[in-house]
Amino acid sequence: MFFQHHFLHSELSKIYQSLSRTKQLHALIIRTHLSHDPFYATRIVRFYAINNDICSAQNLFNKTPHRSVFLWNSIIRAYAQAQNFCEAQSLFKMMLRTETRPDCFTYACIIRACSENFNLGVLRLVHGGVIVSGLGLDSICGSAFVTAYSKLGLVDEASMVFHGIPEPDLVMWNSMISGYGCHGFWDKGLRLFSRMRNEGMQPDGYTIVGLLSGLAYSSLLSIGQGIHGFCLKSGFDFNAHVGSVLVSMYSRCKCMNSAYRVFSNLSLLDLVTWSALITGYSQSGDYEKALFFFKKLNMQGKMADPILIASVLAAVAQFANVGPGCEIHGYVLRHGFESDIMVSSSLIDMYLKCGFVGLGIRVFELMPERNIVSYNSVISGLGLNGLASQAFEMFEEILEKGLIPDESTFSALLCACCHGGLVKDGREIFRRMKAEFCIQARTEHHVYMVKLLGMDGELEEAYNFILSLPEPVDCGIWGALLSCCDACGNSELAEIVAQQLFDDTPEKSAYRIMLSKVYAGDGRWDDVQKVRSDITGDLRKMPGVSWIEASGNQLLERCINS
DNA sequence: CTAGGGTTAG
Repeated sequence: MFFQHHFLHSELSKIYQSLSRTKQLHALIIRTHLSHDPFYATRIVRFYAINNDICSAQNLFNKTPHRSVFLWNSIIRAYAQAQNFCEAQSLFKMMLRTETRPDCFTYACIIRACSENFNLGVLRLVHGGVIVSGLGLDSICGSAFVTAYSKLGLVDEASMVFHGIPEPDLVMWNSMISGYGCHGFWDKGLRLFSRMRNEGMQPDGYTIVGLLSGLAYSSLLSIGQGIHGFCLKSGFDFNAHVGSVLVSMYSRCKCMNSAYRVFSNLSLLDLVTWSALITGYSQSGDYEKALFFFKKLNMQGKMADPILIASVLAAVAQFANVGPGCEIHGYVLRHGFESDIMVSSSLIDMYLKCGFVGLGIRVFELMPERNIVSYNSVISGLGLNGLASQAFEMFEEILEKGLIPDESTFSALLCACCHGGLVKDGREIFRRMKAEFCIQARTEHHVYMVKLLGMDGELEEAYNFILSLPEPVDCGIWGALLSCCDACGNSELAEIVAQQLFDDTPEKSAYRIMLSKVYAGDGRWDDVQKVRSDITGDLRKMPGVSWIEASGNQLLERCINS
């Protein structure tokens, strides 16, 4: 008996178990009449959960009469991690009706589940429950709340929770710094970072990740470099998380040389680190390097995952080069990634941007399940290829399937209307977006509306449309109208619109050049001269460059427009 | 209890 206890203890303390091993251990525990012991039951429930067999976990839970808080936590966590929020929540409610009180880990698990399911209502209820149960100042619940409120975009509430805790621990500081980082409040994160160090708290890898994730523009490069220096001094650069966030920070700051230098100095390269580098190249437009490193990764016998494939396909789509796209499609089929929604959506996008409408539709039709992004990809691709009526059929299908269209759906539809000159449908869909789907129009929607009206010659209406918008109106919207004025040769309105733009953004020479083009179209050369002489600073536009690939040869076409 | 790469949006 003692031997068996000892053996089971050591087997159950191992972290990784396969499902068959779990079943063997479960059978052994039943044979030795230990299955009522909550300790063993808890372990086996966890192993079933790790191996995605929630059914068996639930069965064992049901059969265990004495349910410790650990057993409850294990089963609730199992459902929460399997994204089954409803079950997790109903088990939690069931637990509240027993005499076993939830502990800080139970609450933390539910709090996390609320944020992952974007359920603010339940989160607030749970927050009340936590305070009532006396865990209001607990640091484990506290950091879970800070993370949850930040994830839901309520950074101010997160910071209220944080500031309500008298002596925050390291996890708490980290949660708040990450919360700021997620929403780009890098300055607040940095201020908190210096405060925590003043209070004698030693930062760790989590702290650094939180700080760096908020740096998203190239103007923040020097701040990123400073934090990088701190990492080197403190020896955090060996951490895989810190390494990949450094790579992506440098990528976001448009500094691919540094991103590569960090990457090549890392001792442990995992898939995420590779992905950070490849995505960096892909998003900075260096599609050849993105593909080169994708191949290099494969040469090392490592397999890409859906996120990485989607990102590489996005790079291929940008350059409308179908050859490598097809190769990756082959890779997807060989490795069984075709059922992944993200992968299929980016395949659709790639084929449609390359002009292979049939192939894109085929991928779409073969998808086992689709989400709104899949539909958005296919709608925008159809619009791009001038197939507006098919795009609208897809929109109807979204509604039939009970999916909820989002901002991007309407962007794609409005874009399809612009391409097809469907003024009536565009007006109608814009109205429905606001009235029926309660989506607030964003700048891009307004730009499409102005283009749609303006290119149809309804310049007056487009102008009045902009005047009806709440201030401040984005310069992109006025710019769209100015380009319509140019296309229609209406110099009167062009002058009014351009004046507006000169007042708002005097530094942008592009609008002055556009106005001068309109004058030139009217033969008003004196006015051309006058507008051009107002241009200060750099008036030379970057020469436009375009490539075409024809039978394996890259032809470079260069057009220099002043 | 806290962390890294992300498909659609001419």
